[in-house]
Amino acid sequence: MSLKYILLGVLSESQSGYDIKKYFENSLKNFWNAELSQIYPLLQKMEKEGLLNGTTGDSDIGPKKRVYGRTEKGNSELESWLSEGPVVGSERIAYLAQVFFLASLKDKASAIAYMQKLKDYMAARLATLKAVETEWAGQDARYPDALPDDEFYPQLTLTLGIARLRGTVEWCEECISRIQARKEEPVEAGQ
Amino acid sequence: MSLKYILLGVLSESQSGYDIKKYFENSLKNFWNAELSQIYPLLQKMEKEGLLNGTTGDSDIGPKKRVYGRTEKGNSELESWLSEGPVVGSERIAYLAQVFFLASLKDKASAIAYMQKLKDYMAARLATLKAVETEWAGQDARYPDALPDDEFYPQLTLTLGIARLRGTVEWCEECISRIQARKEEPVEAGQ
DNA sequence: TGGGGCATGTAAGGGGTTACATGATTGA
DNA sequence: TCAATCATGTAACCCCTTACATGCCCCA
Repeated sequence: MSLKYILLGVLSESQSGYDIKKYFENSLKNFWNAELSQIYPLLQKMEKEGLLNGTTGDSDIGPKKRVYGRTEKGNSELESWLSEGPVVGSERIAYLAQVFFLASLKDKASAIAYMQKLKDYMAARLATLKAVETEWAGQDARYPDALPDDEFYPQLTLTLGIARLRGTVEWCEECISRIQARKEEPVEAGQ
Repeated sequence: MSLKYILLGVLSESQSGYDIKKYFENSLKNFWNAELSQIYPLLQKMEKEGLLNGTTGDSDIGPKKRVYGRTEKGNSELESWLSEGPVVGSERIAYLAQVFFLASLKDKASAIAYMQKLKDYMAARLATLKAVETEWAGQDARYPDALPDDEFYPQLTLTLGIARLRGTVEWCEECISRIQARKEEPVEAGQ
């Protein structure tokens, strides 16, 4: 039920479904994603509910576009979502489930290989987020604390993203050392 | 598609669906959850696929129980899941989406109130995880690095859980200070 | 002329939540 | 006797992913 509010949030500036998808790719991807096949029908539904109004056609050159904007009702719906406090719980992190069961791999080497792959992935994501931060800081002298509200709050989420990835990479390294330091458990003979 | 493998992982010791649900509540909840209405049908399906075998009735006293165990095929299915490397991507964190759009709240005070609630929630979760760690360490002298494999790897996930929550609480505090230090933006008159 | 990006959509199916249904056992 | 816990399940619904369908425009 969160996507509805995220669309409301994105539509502080009027956009088409296609534009919104690009916005997901560029900015929101780190904590949310949505496919066009989910966005288009939801925009229609939200227009019927009076949260958005859409206007077709006034495109520059390309094919006909449908651009949506928030209505007053949409504004207050978004505000009440935020006012009701943090939406938490039910995070599903598949790779942590895998780590939890790594004992099912036969030897330490496989477990270490797993953790190494995880570290590489997290390090790569960290690098891209750091690059985003560097570029942003270079392009806007107000970065980070003098940014206008609609950029300052997104910047907060970038900060957490970087801190978490940094922490996760460090944790992977720590895991690898700790696994390496352990004695190989003797495999039970017979059954 | 991960729940299937998580059930395989949990069933290194034979258990009923009901027992598995309790296991989720106690141990896995921090990175995965599943309801009984999801567990029961999936266990049946996995038995039909030959990944599990179930035996009914041999309960102590309570009502008839159906206890499942992993087959050889189930073992290798679990191993190949782990061997294929980390399952990553598509994490959805609703509260980060909310922070991203906090500019839609009219004043700084509301944003600070939001962050404070988030911090309280995270601090409470951190406290429970720390308590788990303290008790575990007190009950087993092998904690943490001399634990047997099937407890050592779960301990690694506990470590990350604690580190992340600690980081998140600190981030919330930092956000509150940074928001407080900002000048209140003048609301545009008229529009 | 053919591929790639722009642009909007529908259909099918998997995963997950909430609600409902049933019944036995245990303890207050 | 009544509520709580144990125990297993079905049904309806929502969210999301993958695949498919359509058509325009631009550039090589």
